Amino acid sequence: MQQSDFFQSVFQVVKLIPKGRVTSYGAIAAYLGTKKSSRTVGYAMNASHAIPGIPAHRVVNRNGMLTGKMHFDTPYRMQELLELEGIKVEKDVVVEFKELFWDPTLELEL
DNA sequence: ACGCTGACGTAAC
DNA sequence: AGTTACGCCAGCG
Repeated sequence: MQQSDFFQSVFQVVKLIPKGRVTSYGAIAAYLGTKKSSRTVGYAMNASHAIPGIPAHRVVNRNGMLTGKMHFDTPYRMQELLELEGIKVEKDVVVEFKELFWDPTLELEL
């Protein structure tokens, strides 16, 4: 807790990601209105480990690559979690990423 | 208090 | 088309 509002907003969106779906840091940043701060979104995910209910494994980069897998308990943890949800991961890249992509600005925006 | 770094993304060369 | 540079925000040395 006590994270900046930016972090909280990021966590909020990540928690809303449906199972079996993925999103990108930039998409979250864009939803928050600061698409240029996509870096900070990823940084927020780094702090998400302290908060339960944050499926950080569902958040990948714009390329669909599991860039943050190394920050998990184990490097394969992220890929395994994704596969458990039905998301196929090959070479650290989400298969059919664009089809599994869940854009908050597209689903949450009014 | 200042500066570098980092789970990204876009623009420029 | 591949590589380099910059912006953004927060944490840490």
